[in-house]
Amino acid sequence: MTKKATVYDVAERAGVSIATVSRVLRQPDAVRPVTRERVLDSVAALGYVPSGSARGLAERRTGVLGLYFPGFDASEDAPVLDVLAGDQAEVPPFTVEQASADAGAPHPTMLFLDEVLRGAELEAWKQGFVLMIGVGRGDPARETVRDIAGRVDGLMVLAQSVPDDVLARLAQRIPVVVLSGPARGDSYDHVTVSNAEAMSELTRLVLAQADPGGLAFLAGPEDSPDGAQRWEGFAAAIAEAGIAADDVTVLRGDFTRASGRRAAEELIARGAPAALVAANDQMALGAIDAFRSAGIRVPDDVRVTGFDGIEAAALSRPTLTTVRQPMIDLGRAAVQLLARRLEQPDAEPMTVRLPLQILVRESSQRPA
Amino acid sequence: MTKKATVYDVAERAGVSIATVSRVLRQPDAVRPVTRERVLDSVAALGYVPSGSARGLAERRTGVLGLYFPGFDASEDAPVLDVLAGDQAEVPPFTVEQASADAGAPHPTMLFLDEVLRGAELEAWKQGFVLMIGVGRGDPARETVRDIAGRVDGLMVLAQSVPDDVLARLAQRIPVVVLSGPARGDSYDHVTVSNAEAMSELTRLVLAQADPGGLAFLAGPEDSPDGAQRWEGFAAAIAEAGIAADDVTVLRGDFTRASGRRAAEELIARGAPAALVAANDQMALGAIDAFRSAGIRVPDDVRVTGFDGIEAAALSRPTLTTVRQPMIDLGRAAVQLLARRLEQPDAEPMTVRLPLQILVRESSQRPA
DNA sequence: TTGAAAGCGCTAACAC
DNA sequence: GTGTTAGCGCTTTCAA
Repeated sequence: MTKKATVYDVAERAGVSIATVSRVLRQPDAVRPVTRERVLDSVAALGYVPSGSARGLAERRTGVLGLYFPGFDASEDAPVLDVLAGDQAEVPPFTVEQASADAGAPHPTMLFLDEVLRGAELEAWKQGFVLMIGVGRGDPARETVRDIAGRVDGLMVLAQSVPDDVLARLAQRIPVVVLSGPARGDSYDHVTVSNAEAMSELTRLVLAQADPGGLAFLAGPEDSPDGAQRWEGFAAAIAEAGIAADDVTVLRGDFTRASGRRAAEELIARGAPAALVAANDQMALGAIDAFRSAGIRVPDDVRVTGFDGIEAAALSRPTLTTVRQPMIDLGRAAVQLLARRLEQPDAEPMTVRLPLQILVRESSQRPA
Repeated sequence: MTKKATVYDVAERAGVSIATVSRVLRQPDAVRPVTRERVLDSVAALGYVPSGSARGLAERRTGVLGLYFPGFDASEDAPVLDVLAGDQAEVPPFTVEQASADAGAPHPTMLFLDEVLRGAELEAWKQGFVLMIGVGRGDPARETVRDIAGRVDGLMVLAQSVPDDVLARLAQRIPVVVLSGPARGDSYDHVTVSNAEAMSELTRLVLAQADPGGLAFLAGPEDSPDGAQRWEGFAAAIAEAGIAADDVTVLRGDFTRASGRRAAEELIARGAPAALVAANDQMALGAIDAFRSAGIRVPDDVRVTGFDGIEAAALSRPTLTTVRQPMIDLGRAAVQLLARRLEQPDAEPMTVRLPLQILVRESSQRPA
C-alpha cells in the first residue's frame, strides 16, 4: 500500500490542473481526447481511486442508500472467534458431527431480511446507488442508525426497528422509507403488504375445504403488529362466512415451531379440528409435527395453513399452504420510493402496498 | 426536511465555536459540563447529524468496510417493478397460486453469501465499523468495485469476483481480504476452508460404510475451483484406501439438481453403485430423487453424500450427510483480518483457514 | 478547452 | 476549556 494518490498527484503527473482530472472522470467529453488520454494514463499508473468522502462532501450527496435492520440473531453473544490469536497450524481442517436436522438454522426474520436486502441491492444498482447496511444491536440502536444516517442520501428502516423520536429526527435530515409494518398516518414514505386481506382470502379457501364446525386459529404473540393484522383478516373472513366467534378455537403461540407443537397438542386434547389456520409457517409446521405424532393425518384429517412462505414450508411433507411475502419487491420498492423523494423532496408522503402471494399446496387440500 | 444543520449552525445556536461542538461529539470529557449540555441541546433542537463525508475527509478514514460479491441471481433481467407508475388502487392485495414446491428459490450461492454477510456485519459492529455492500452485475464489475473502494477503509471480496488487475490496483489503495477460494501465494490476506481435507475425511466415512467396489463420484463443472478441490480430496482418499481410480465411476455435473438427477439415471443404467459422493448438495439431492424414482433406496441400497450444508439438505428425506461451510465465521474472520491490517499495514499477508463441519446424517449410514 | 479558486462540513493542532 | 485556523480531496463556477 503506497501512499494514496490524489487528484493532485494525477494532475501533476499528467501536467494538467486538478480541474481537468476531475472533468476527465465526470464529463469526459468536455476534455480534448489527447489530454484525456494523458490523464487516464496517469490515473492508471498511479492506481488512483477517487475518495468517496471528498466527493460526497463536494457534491453534497453520497450516492449511498442506507438500510437499517434490527438484529434478530442474538448476535451480541455470538461465540468468540479470534483468528488472530493462537497458531493457525493448530486449527483442525474439519470436525465431524452426528447432526440433527436443524442445527444452527438462522432466525426466520433474518431470511426475510436477506431477501429484502437482495431486492434493495438490485434496485439500488439499477438506480446507480450503493447500499450501506446497519444492524441494530443492544441498546444504543440510536447510535448505529445515526451513524449510518450521516453517511447516506436516504434511509430505509424496518418498521419498529427505530424509536419514533429518533426516526423523526433523522427524517429531518434525509428521506426515510419505512418497510413493512402498519402504514401509520405519519409523514414517511411506506411500503407494506396487505396482511389482513390475504389472510381473509386464505381463510376463505380453507373454509371451502373444511368443516366449519372444527376451525381453529393459532395466533402470534400479542405485541406483533403482523400477528394482529393476520388475526383481523381471519376474524373478518369467519364473520363474513357467518361463523360465530365462539365456534372457533383460538390459541396463542409465539411464532416458534415449539409453540405450534404445543398448541396442536392442546387441540388434540380438546378433539382435533377440521382445519387449523396458523399466523406463521413455523407454528404451522410445529403443529403438523404434533398431529403426525398423534397419528392424525394432514391434510386428510386436519387441513393446516401457515403464513410467510419460508423455505421449510416448501420442503415439508405435506408441503405447506402459505402466504409468501414479496420480499424482493419490498426492497426494490423501498429504493424506488427513496429515489423518488430524492428527486422530489416535497412530494406527498406515499404508501405503496405490495400484493402477497397465496401459495396453495398440499396441507390445505382435502384429498379428492 | 429542513435544510441540513451543520456544525456551524449548532455552534451558533449554542453560542460556542465549531471546535467545541466537534469536541462535545468526539471527546465529551474535554468540555465543561455546562457547555456540553448547551451544545447537546442545540444538537437536539436542530436535529443535527454529522456528515459522514466531511468526517471521513477530515479524519482520513471512513469507518466503513466494503464487501463485494458477484451477482448470482440473474438479477439484471429481473422483472420490471415500478411502484411509482400506475395507480396504487389498482394493485390487488394478493394473488392465489397452486404452487409447486420450489418456485423462486434463491440461488444457493446467494444463501451462502447471506450468511457470510451476516458474520461480517456482526464482527464489523463489534469492531466499530459499518458495512457497505456491492454486488457485481454485468460487465463493468470494475466500476462498482472501484466505486466502493473509494468509500471504505478496507475491502472484502469473494475469490474470483474481481479481475486480478483490478484487485491489484485497489489493494494499492486500501487493504483487501480475499474470501474463500484457493489461497494463492499472492500478497492479500485470505480466509479459506479446507475443502480437500474435509472431502477426504467424508470419503473415508463413506468407505467405512460402503462396498468399495461400487463407488461413484459426481464432480462439479470443470471451471469451479471448489469443485476441483473437492475432487482432489476424494481422489486422495481413495488412493489412500488402495482403490484403483478405474474402480470408481466419475461423472460430471454442473452443480444443479437436474444434473444430479441425470447423473443418477446414468449410474442406474450402468448398475447402481453402493455409494455416491457428490461435489455439492444440489446434485446429491437430485440424485436421491432419481434413485427414489427408480425404486432404489437411500441409504439402504445406495449411500449418498453432498457438500455445502444448504438448508434443503437438512430437510430432505433421508436427511443428507454433508459438509457445512463456516459461513458466519468466514465473514467474521475477514473483518478481523481487515481490522488487523488497518492497524498494522505492513504485517505479512496472512491466510486464515477455517475448519469445515462434516454433518453425518441419514443418507450416508447403512441401516444397522 | 483548460486553469484558478472558492467552498463542501468536519477534525485537530495550536494558541489563548 | 475554548477559539482560530489550516487542511482533508474533490467539484464547480468563473475567467482566460
